[in-house]
Amino acid sequence: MRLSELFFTTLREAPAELEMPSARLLVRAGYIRQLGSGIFTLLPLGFRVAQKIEAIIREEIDAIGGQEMSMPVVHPADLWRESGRYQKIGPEMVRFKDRASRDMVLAMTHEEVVTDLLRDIVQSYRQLPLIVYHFQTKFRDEPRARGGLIRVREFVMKDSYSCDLDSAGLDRSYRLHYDAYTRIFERIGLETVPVGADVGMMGGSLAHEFMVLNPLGEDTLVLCENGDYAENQQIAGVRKPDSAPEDALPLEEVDTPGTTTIASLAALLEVGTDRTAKAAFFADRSGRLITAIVRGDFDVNETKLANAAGALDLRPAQAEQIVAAGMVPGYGSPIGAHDTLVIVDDLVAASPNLVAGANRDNTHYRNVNVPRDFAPDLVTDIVNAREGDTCPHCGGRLRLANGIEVGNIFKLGTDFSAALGATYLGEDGERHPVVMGSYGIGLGRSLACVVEAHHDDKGIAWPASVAPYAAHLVAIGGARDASVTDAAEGLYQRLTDAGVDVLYDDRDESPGVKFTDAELLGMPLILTISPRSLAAGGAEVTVRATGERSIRTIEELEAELVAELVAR
RNA sequence: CGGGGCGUAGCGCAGCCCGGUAGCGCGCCUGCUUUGGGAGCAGGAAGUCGCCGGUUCGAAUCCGGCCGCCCCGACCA
Repeated sequence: MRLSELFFTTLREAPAELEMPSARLLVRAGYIRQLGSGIFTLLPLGFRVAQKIEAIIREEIDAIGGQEMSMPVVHPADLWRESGRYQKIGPEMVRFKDRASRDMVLAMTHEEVVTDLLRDIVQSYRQLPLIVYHFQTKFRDEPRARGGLIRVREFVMKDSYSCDLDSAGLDRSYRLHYDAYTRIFERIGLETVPVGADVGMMGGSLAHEFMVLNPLGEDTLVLCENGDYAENQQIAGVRKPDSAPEDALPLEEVDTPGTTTIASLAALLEVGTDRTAKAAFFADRSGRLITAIVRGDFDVNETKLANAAGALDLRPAQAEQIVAAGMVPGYGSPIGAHDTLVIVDDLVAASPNLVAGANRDNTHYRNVNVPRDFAPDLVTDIVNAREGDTCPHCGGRLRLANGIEVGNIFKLGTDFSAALGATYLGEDGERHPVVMGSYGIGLGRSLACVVEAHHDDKGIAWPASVAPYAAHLVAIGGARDASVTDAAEGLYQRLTDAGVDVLYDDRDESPGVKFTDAELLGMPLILTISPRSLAAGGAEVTVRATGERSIRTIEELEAELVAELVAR
């Protein structure tokens, strides 16, 4: 491709509203353009990268037996009513009516459609197992798009679905995807950490997320220094510290003016935050008040709390509701409370003589003991693992890191097949629900993560596997020296004819512009042909990622690039 | 949805406080010169100042409403 003909432009300065390095570079280099909040166009360069990533994913999913197909983006709402998600999912699903007033939705994911196909097509155990997949647009009306391509509302996902006879089959399909994902991300140049994860709206029993470590990532990961433990903080286990045994002392009221935070309370009473109990108040969608009690040195984990409460989602409770339940925000505890579900962290239950709210302004109790002073509805782990906590596996130190989720794998089980009636007739003559798994990779997000991982202050430095072109050919001084143009045109022609993708900067621009753009665009190799390089014997080859330069004859260069193409 | 910020030419910005002919840099077009690190000179094109309404002789500027975008939080497969 000749740069003079490519539909693109580079920008000296990125649009002010973009902060994420990948978004700034992709816009500046002419790979993407933003149309609206969380809605992007892939320009020809960006589209080529997406296609390269897609091709790698396709190879790997085909290799584990996946059959590619294509499912629609617009679905009848009734299908989603059957699975229950029409009611369960909030406003992030776009709903509308067609001209006949039928309720429709935009696809956020495709479990329902796959399951609908299964109940239509699969009758016998002989038709299983199978893996189907597609690359398709999803629309999720995120409350807040952010980070360029990292969190968008419209995006293409590779989603595959495994359909098995039983859970042993699902285990195999899950493992196949786990290994395929590991290869895929390695091939596209992403270092990922698979972490155990919450199953969220997918339901099912087991899930992993493939995370790219990135300080701007939206997820918090809990990692063991010994490398034997990696989980999303949403579900990460916590080995609780032991508390020294003490006899329960009598409840004692204490004046604590102006101490609505644990920090100020502990400072006033001159005790550690680990001697306090913290109350946090949430409401679920049905309006039920949930009071969470954790030790003052820990934070509430809302995912664990929601799972413990059996709640679909949690929101901070309104002060009026807390007061109506007999508690005082800032000085709250379940002592004397009513009309609330009380969920207590197991560490609180094991810690004697804590300071807790007295449900009166400026007043706390000392020596609160569970269950002597209030009766929990449930005692379980509802706190976040912290930096430096003890690994539940090996006793090593845990560290926290931010990550971006580029892929996920879920064991769905039979939730969808049972709800929609996707069953097969087994060898035993009985009907059984198909056992399903669901596996996603976000294309655009992966693309952005590659840029996050492969760039410098000059621009992008694509890994060869996903670069839109294998090389960027720059001709310098062609206007004065016809031999430069001849050599560059000749090399471009022969490489192109040989099937090597070359981006050829044939524009009438100054050397500075051409070099700067080449570095910004980020092809793995920059080939410079100029009077100087010709005098030195051919073309100058610069490895974009390392800056390493060397001179090759045109023939060597051709042979090398063609050989590399064949190798891939 | 709560908090904060921003909308003026393709991009980056000034002008707004204190109302009076819409500006700067880059980019773009034409010509000449230049050609190994974002060239020089000359000429030129391009803006409903986000939208609607109000105040005023007069609004980019003041007032009200709305819309859009970004950041933090909430939320999130």
